[in-house]
Amino acid sequence: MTDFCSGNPHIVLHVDMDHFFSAVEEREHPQIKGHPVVVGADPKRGTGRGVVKTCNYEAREFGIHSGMPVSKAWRLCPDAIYVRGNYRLYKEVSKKIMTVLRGYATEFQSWGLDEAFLDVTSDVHNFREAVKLAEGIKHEILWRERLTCSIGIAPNKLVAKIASDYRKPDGLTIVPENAVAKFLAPLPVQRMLWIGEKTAMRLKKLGIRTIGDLASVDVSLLTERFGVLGVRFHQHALGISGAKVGGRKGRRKSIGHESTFATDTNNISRIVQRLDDLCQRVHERATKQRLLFKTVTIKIRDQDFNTHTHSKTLPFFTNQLQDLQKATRTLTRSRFQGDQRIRLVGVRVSNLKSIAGQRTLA
DNA sequence: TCTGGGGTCCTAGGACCC
DNA sequence: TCTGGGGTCCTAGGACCC
Repeated sequence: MTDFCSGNPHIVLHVDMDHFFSAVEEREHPQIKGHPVVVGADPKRGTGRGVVKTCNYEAREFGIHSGMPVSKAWRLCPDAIYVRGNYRLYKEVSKKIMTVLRGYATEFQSWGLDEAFLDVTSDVHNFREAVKLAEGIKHEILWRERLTCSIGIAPNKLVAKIASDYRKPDGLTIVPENAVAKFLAPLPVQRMLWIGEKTAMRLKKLGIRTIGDLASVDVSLLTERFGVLGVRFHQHALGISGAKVGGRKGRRKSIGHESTFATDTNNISRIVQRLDDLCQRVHERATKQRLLFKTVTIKIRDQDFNTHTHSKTLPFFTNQLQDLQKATRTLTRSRFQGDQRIRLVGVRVSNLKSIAGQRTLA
């Protein structure tokens, strides 16, 4: 929190691929171009239980957006083209794009499959050159992958991310340091990173709707309501952020899988079976990554969407499937009352340590 | 309208140790 | 017989991101 105003202003780019998954689908299947395309769960004629992952702009015309229940999307536009998604392909394409982007900046950080931050402070002399560079990136990605992206250029990651979202698709938005306050002020608070629906509602009750409102409010009020987060919100609203491109490159903290039943169930053997399968998948990944774990957490969501987690920390580190399944079953048995129907179950391991790390201790 | 699946970080209370 | 303060770990839950 102390390094935000020190040193020279940075020049940071945020590159955001336009409706990435559905754009790849359109590229691979040109015949669907121009039609609404929705990537996500199987809508099953309106009875599917998943959500929309991405959709193209034609689908957005119908009010469909990512995160929306796919059953609702189906009601809005049953004639859209619904695709489950080819994640292996998306990963491959993403890898190629990231390789291109990495070549443009000294400091690089990918964020998910379809976004990346580039700190080009030491690669260009000023914002004008950064704009040239951004145009070069857009051309190269279009030429190599036949895909468009939107780019924001700003003095830090926070503002660059908001800027890339400002004009889409195929946009380029430049916010130099002296324009940050004016750019942010009229935007709704939800545009800010870490302010989602719940926080926006709480802010609205305080009469805070725009980022400008948030910037001009007394910090002590925010501290009172949101603790340390309040201070961060206020800093962010002023466009101040010390987050470095490439920072937070920590080790993996947990590995987990979860799964929703096609229909809610209170059949204990069906639940245990599903948890066993999830344990196997978690165990497989932990083994592949040569990780030991100590804490096991199960997640149970009932038909009313009430979600509970229960965890158990073992007295030892392990990578044995038996230990994982045993802990999972114990947790399930002690917590599951047969009277409730279950929608989703999940298994996660945390408190991780690499096997290599253990060797050096031995 | 009915809400996936992969994660991370934060908070807060209680246990336990010194 | 009553009771400090600091630190760390464990557990549960919640908000948020892509």
